[in-house]
Amino acid sequence: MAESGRPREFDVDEALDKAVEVFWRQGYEATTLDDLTNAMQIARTSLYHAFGNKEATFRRAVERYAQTRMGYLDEAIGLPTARAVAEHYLRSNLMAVTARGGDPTGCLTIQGGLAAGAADQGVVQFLGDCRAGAEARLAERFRAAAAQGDLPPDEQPAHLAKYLFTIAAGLAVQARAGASRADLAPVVERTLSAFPG
Amino acid sequence: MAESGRPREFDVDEALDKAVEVFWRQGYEATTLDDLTNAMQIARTSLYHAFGNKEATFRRAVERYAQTRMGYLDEAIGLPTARAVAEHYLRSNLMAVTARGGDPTGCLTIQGGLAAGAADQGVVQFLGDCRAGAEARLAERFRAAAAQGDLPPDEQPAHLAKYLFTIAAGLAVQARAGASRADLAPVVERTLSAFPG
DNA sequence: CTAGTTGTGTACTAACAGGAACATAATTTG
DNA sequence: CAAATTATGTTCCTGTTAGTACACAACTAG
Repeated sequence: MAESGRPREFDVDEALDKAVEVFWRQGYEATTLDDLTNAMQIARTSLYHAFGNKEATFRRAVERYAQTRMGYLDEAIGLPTARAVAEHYLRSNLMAVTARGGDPTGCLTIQGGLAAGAADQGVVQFLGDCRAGAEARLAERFRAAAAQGDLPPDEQPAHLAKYLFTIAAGLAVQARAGASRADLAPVVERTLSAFPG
Repeated sequence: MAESGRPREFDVDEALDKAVEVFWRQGYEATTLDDLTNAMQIARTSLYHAFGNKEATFRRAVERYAQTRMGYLDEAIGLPTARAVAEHYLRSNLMAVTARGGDPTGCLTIQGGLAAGAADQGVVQFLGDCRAGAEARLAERFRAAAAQGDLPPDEQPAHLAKYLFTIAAGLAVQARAGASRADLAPVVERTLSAFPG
């Protein structure tokens, strides 16, 4: 079933990749529609037509970010032991948040908007939900590990997930402020030293 | 030496406390001058006269925040052992960033501005410098501990400071998103379990 | 070809932002 | 009292913001 009407002249995913970069670097509120349309190389009308408005564009960008930049979470969850999950998750997170190529440092879901005015509380909430969802997936994985006897019986899966996620958030903040991979690697390793296994 | 001229009709510190609360809740960019003047109960002209402009007001507010809300860092540094420093710092940080009275959650120096547009990079840099300064004071304290034989010889003071500071930043992010003291206390204790002593 | 549908480009708008002008009020110093 | 100094209140200004109106272009279906 082919679509009728004039065909779109840009690639949605490519445009979203550009939007991701701008939002990642500047956060939601500081990013103007002109910033977006310049980076995405499309006209304002096209953006509104394709995505709806600024907030909807942001949500799509975050979705794209999760797909293209946080694959290591799925990789980690797929590993056979809780210990391997934790190691892969945290070490990959360190790689992802520290300087790599031309990408901004830090994490879009954190610096995108931790605080905002009344008008943009939806964005703050949305980002919080995104992070909570990822943490919940990690917790679920550790719950399965506990059920298999892959974790000491006195360890609570949710606590382990929150532990790793909290440190990951801290790494993102540090990386955003300029901390290097070498600065933060000892933090990762020390964190893992307190993880069972 | 008394001051000449019309006396100020508001208390600078009280006004700054109100500014702290607004900036803490909304971040730098999302806070408008009207938000500030409404909260501080002063006219726009008075704000400009007393503080200079929005950014200068923010810097004064952060200074005030450090004085009134981060006293636990000094307390921690004054304790006799590196271990006690770490415990007091991290446990107090947890209290400070989680819900207490009517205060916002999280940490002003983090959610105040992790990312911004080109015009406000100075604020992002300033907040990063504030955090780096606090981390450096912790590192200095651990350096003294190492010199006294209060830390294992293979431990690097700067690594320990970065470790604690990274987790503190993570706690602030989690608390901002709604995590409670009970949720995060196990993270604090696990973090401390990997700290020497 | 005609009608319907969808994408694009130009120009606009209404609201709001940070900041400044300027007159006025309240104090100290002489 | 007069002069100097500092604080306040009203008003305005200029740039910028997200979002929209409307004409036009490019495609499909009949």
